[in-house]
Order: sequence, then structure tokens, then C-alpha cells
Amino acid sequence: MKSKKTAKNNSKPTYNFFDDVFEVVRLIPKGRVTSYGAIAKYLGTKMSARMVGWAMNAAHGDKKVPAHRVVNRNGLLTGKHHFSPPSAMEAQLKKEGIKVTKDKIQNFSDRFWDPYLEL
DNA sequence: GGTCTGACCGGCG
DNA sequence: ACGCCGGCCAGAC
Repeated sequence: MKSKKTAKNNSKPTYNFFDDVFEVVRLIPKGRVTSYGAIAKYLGTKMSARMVGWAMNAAHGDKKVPAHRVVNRNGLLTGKHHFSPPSAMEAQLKKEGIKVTKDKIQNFSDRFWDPYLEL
């Protein structure tokens, strides 16, 4: 939605990817997680999963973007190290009802929320 | 203005 | 089964 960009090209034209990532992550249901590759695939660039993580880097400061709900393909909290306290990520996930052990999401397959399938 | 890195993924050896 | 390499996009030095 939105994606207005005000047709202002001299502001930030290359935020297409980031904006999409933020939106998708923001739409992640509570108690549900997704992977970088899933988002990338939803955007049409499954290869650029790295970029998704990079987008999170800019989003981690935005509380509207639950980066803690985004994990890698292994269901491992790879980005937990980037949080204020790293434990905040799994703590948040646990608060959402997701079991996290050793930085690994339990029942990941069941908790997995694929935007490509949902959206 | 060119080069490297970065919270990944998938394929190949 | 494990390890390494290439690929995509964008930002920082």
C-alpha cells in the first residue's frame, strides 16, 4: 500500500526495496516469524536475501518494524546480535508466544509466515 | 568515483 | 555430510 513517494525523485528514489521490506515485516502477524529469503522472494528478488537483512539494519531503529520476527532460513536468530541487548530479540519472541531455544525458533516450520503465500 | 562489506540463500566440490 | 563460492542491492569508506 502507500508507496506514494510523492513522485519526488530527489529525496530517496532507491527506497523501493527497503520500503517493501518494512511493510512486509510490519504485516507479520504476532506470534509468527518469517525468513529473509521469504521476503526477498515475495519482492521478486529471492537472490537478494542479503539486501533484506540490510534493510532491517535501517529498520532496527524503527519499532514499527518487528525485526525480531525476522530470522534466517534456519529459523536461527541471526540478527539477535544487532539488537540493543541481543537477548531482547528472543525475549520478544517468547513474549509473542514463540519458543526460542539457543537462539533457535522452535516449531519454526509451524511459526513460519510466508508473505508470498499469505499475500 | 571505485571498492568492500553486509542480519542471506542456494548450488557445487 | 561439511565447506566454499558466487550472486543480488545498497550504503559506507
